[in-house]
Amino acid sequence: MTRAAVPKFRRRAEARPDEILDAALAVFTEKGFDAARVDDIAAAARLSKGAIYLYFDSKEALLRGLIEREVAPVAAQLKALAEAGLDDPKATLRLIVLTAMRLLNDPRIFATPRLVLSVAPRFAEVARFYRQRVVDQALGAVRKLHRKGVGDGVFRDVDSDAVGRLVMGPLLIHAMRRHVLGAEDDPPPDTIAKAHLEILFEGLVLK
Amino acid sequence: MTRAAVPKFRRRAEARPDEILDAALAVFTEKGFDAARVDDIAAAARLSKGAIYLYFDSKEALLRGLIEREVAPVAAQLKALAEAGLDDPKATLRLIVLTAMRLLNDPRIFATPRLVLSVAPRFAEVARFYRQRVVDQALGAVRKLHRKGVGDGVFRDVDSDAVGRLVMGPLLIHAMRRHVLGAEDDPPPDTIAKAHLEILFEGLVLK
Amino acid sequence: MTRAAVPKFRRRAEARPDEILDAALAVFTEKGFDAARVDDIAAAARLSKGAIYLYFDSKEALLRGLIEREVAPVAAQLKALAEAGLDDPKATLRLIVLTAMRLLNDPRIFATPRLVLSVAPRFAEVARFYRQRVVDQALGAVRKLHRKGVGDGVFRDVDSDAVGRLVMGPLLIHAMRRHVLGAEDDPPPDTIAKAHLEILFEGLVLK
Amino acid sequence: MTRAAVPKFRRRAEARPDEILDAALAVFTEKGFDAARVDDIAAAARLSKGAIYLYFDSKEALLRGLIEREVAPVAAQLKALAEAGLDDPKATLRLIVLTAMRLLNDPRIFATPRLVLSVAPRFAEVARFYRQRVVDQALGAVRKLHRKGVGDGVFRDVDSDAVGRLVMGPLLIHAMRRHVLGAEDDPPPDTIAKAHLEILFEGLVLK
DNA sequence: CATGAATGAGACTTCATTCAT
DNA sequence: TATGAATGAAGTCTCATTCAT
Repeated sequence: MTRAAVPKFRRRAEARPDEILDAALAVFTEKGFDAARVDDIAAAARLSKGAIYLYFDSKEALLRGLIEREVAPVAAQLKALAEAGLDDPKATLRLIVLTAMRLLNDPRIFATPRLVLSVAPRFAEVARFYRQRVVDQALGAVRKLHRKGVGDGVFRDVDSDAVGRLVMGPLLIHAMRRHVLGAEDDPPPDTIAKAHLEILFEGLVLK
Repeated sequence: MTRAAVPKFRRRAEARPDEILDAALAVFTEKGFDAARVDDIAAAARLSKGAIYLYFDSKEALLRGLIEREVAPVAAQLKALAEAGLDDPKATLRLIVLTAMRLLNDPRIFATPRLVLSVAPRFAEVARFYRQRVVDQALGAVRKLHRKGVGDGVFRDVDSDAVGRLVMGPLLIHAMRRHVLGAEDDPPPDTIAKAHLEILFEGLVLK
Repeated sequence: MTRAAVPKFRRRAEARPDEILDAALAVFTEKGFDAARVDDIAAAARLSKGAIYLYFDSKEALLRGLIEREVAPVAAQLKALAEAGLDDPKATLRLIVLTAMRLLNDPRIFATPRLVLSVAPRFAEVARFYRQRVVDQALGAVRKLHRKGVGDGVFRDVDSDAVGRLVMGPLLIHAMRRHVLGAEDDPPPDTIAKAHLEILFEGLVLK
Repeated sequence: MTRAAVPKFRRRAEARPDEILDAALAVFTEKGFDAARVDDIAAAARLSKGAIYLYFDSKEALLRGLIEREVAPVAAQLKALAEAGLDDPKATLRLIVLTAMRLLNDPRIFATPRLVLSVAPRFAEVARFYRQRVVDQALGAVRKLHRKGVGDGVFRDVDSDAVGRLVMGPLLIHAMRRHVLGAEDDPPPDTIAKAHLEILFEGLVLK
């Protein structure tokens, strides 16, 4: 209720950092961190270059702030995933793969990992942060699910870390080919995800 | 006999482009393309900045030359792989995975894909070139092998493209975590590769 | 009324391009286009080097902008000359020669043609532009005046183009000797102009 | 006879400086002094860049040597002109104008004055040298001829310096428009020269 | 809060000149 | 004498950052 009382221009002001980060994400994604000019970001945010510096200390701070903002909800979701939904491991795994596939297929969503990868050589902490909060979380969720499935007698008792990579790796390949390397004529994400799952569940070798 | 004795300065001159590309690879890998200064590369090549420009037109030409040089042998090897070794698809696939894993685990060898990924937003053609000559070649080799295995009654008849991603994806995940995102305490590559293969061959689900 | 009071910093910004061109003219004239450094121009304009590039894209753009600015008023004046003042061709021609002589004698004013001549080998379009807008305009004005004089029975009916060159050539010789080749002890411009006119009007040969 | 005995390669070696100056003239003329690279000159002389420095100390020395070489014969000819051929001042003046016109019309011959003009802001001594040895010589020759003609009762007794400028100026205008400013559709040199002479001799004004 | 003019450090690139061979 | 590889100084241009308004 109190929130509604805030005058409009104030809200805009409060929204600025977010708008700037939106602009930064767009420009960083298009050009890469170094080639992106603060001018470009300002233009995309419909602000002057100077105004950017009212909200962020530096271009690097923009990068860090962006990664943090983008990582937060994903990290939260992954944590939730890892802790809930263990009743039917097989169905849950299926759901994870389908969801992850759809997310990674969306250029907007893949923009952040893409950006992290491209700045990783320069910003080791950013890379580490992302790994811990996203990559390892995701792999960990699958691992935990697998362990549960093993306990339930649904999954074979194999290396759970390897399972994590086998579940996520194919999705990464697809996303990289598509978003980073410019491949364009791949099947729709659901088709791909289902093919992965079937092979993964049943195995490649004929009995 | 006398002719065979190539004078020293000639040999040096002929070796220069390669030496420079070595230096460029090292510096690009360490800092990323944009943050790398031509000065750094010159220093690494033990040359003056100006000398670089005797052999390459620009920093960008350095990048392109480097990618081309590094891609060539890999592409050749992959092409060979795709055309030979189809006698025992299962064993061949095992060999491919083990070999690829070792290669991707070597920081020196992974440096090129890493560089390509990081410059991809800026240099679309470099990215496309790499995809066609390396990524699609590799996936294609696995696909072909799978088709043969299906014909031989060894592999189940599933989507061969998906098989390619399932075979290579986990390796990519490992390499990225390790080289790009700074993960350090993973098991040795052979262990990882074998775990992948077992799961992939036998499937995840208990019968 | 309030509106009329343009704030100071706005005026400065608006005046900048002109100030920069002033500085550029001075430096180009002193050193020539190639030997002039953008740093020098910036210093002469009391600006930082970078600021120059806020107003001009390149050193070359500076040259072009300068030529255009300097040419504009001269071209306008010449066009006016060619269209008006035909009542007394003889007096008008006398006026033209005296005026042109004074202008060409002024180092500041001769600076532009001098610059154009020195960059002509490099910038063919600049040269052509200058020829069309200034040189041919000036020669054309004389030619037109001569035709009128012929019609009026004042001038002999000879090649009007040759008349143009005969009128302007001696002035150019003087200006070049003085400003380009460093001659210093010539008579005052009016004296010179009058001597030219007398000879030109009466002819060299005794009847 | 002795000269014929000199072995061929020796002669070539002796000819080198001249060949280099030829190349320098060509390249300087085409690009201007600053934009001309020593590499270009070496290539035009079919030599290596380093070899140029066996014969000339610097790029500037090349310029000075070139001007000196080109000026020498012209200066000699002009000196001769000024001292001989005074028998028939009118005919001699006619000859001078026709000859000068043809020379200035030849791009190869006008190349040197053109070069001098373009480097004048940078190399004051070169400019002064050229003025003294060429421009003032030429003007002086005409002046002397005029004085003689006055004495002979052929020419009116007017300012001889002005006569010099009136004789040479129109030729300079033509040459500059043509070679420097890129004009192309002018009448042949003899036609032009004759028109100049007629007007100059007879005067512009009807009696 | 916002602007946009201004700075200055630093990058890439060029090229006259040198030097080992 | 001749080469061509190499240098290093210098120049143009860019851009993150600051600051007066």
